[in-house]
Amino acid sequence: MQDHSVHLQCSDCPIRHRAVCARCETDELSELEQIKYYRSFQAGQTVIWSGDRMEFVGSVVTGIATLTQTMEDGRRQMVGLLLPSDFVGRPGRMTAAYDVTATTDLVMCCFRKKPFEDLMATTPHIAQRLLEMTLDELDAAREWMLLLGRKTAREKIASMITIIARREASLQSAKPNGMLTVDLPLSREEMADYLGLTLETVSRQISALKKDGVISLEGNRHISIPDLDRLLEEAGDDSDGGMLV
Amino acid sequence: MQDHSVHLQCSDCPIRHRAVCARCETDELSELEQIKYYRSFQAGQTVIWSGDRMEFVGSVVTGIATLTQTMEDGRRQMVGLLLPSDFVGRPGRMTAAYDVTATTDLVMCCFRKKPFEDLMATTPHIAQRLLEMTLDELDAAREWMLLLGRKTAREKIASMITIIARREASLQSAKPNGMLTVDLPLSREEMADYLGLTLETVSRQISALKKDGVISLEGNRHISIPDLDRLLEEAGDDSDGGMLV
DNA sequence: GACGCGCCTTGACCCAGATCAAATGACAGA
DNA sequence: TCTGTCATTTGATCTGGGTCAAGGCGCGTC
Repeated sequence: MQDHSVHLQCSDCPIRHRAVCARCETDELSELEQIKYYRSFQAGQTVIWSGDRMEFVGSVVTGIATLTQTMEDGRRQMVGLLLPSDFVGRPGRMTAAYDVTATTDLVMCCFRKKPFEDLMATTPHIAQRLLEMTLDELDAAREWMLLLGRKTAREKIASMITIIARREASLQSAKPNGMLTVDLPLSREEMADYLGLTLETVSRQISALKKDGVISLEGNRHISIPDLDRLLEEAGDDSDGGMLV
Repeated sequence: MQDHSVHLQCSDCPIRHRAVCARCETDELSELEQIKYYRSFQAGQTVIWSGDRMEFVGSVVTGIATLTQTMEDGRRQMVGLLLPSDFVGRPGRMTAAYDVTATTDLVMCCFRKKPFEDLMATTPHIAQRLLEMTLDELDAAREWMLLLGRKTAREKIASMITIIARREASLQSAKPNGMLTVDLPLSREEMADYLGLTLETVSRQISALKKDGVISLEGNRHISIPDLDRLLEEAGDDSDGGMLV
């Protein structure tokens, strides 16, 4: 189930230039190549449970995963959305701090933790890249804190759509010119966990944005954005010109 | 105003073993020593404005600073609370992403950004420690996201007190045995910005916790905690035994 | 083609926390 | 001692989003 292992040359890897290996030279890459292995997960499958011993770290190659925290009474908050090239796990820590769940079919490039840590100690390019990625994640987490603490439900939905649009745009090479479209990788309930709302409120606010012409829907996962500036305005973000990437 | 420069030997520095320099050997330390300088800020003074060019990075030596984000209409969210040994600034970035404000009188150990980046490239111990600290901050940010997204006002207040108690306890060497006490480093308004509440709600919930005997107050900044487990319960956290540190 | 099963939407009502407003303290300066 | 300022508390009211409860809609199965 989790071992229809594809095996890919690093040089052909779709995340070669964005993942933790991005800065590695060919010789460093071949060292990584020796200890890597692929694992596949089905949509809905749990990759790691919070509190479990974590024997590997790795990168998302394809698909989407989420990081969530759960309180004893079941309240859940998503604390990370992992897209291709994002790193999972924390070198130097024994147990997982969050639940990691595949929301789509997922392929991960894994390294057993110990060998990876050893390699990291001797390969500054890996540690450097990991620092850079962690700093980016910290910035994203802080932007998210503003969203959770201060934005209205409508602003939260608009912000989420722009965040996903931005991240998708930065992954897809070609822009399909014409109207911007986004496929939501999350169910209504997952969006609610992402945004600190209930699924009913998510549904209502999406309907409201649709009624007001800010977005349009085909099916309930596919969104088109006729006017990105309008959406950014609804998101309440500093109008930074709406630069993607 | 900002240059009553104390000058301290690194070896006598109170944050020597927790800050970004924690892992440095004596020779590495003397390189840092050559490029460091101290700056003092008064309570209330702004250290850096979001968007400004950032010509230095550094560590909080004494005092407390906050990281906040502000929306155009004035809504504010604190996204970081900086205690002694915490690092300010991001190597590799030109401009500040957040407002940094001194909430008490503050002394920082600063490095001009360029020399620090150069030193970091040749001194893995610095980069390693910075990665470790950044990962810790990311964990803290994610715990905070759960608080902002899912906790009630009462749980938020209780959580904040435990967070501050935990951080204070990890700094203070000796435990004063007897009842646990905490000095809140923030005004009611700052707490509100921290917790995603209004200052009125903060005040009401503190009064409620006091009335219920969970905490007691002397003045409005000094809190005693008769029963830490009780407070942890109110915070809604996983009851992890309430280990400080 | 009708049944069941996940999802999602919509409606009706409620309540935690926001908002607006006033009162209370705690100081610092005159 | 009085007075102004600023932080905090407390009260009264309002409201955005939560809660509870029906439906609707696609879709795979028998």
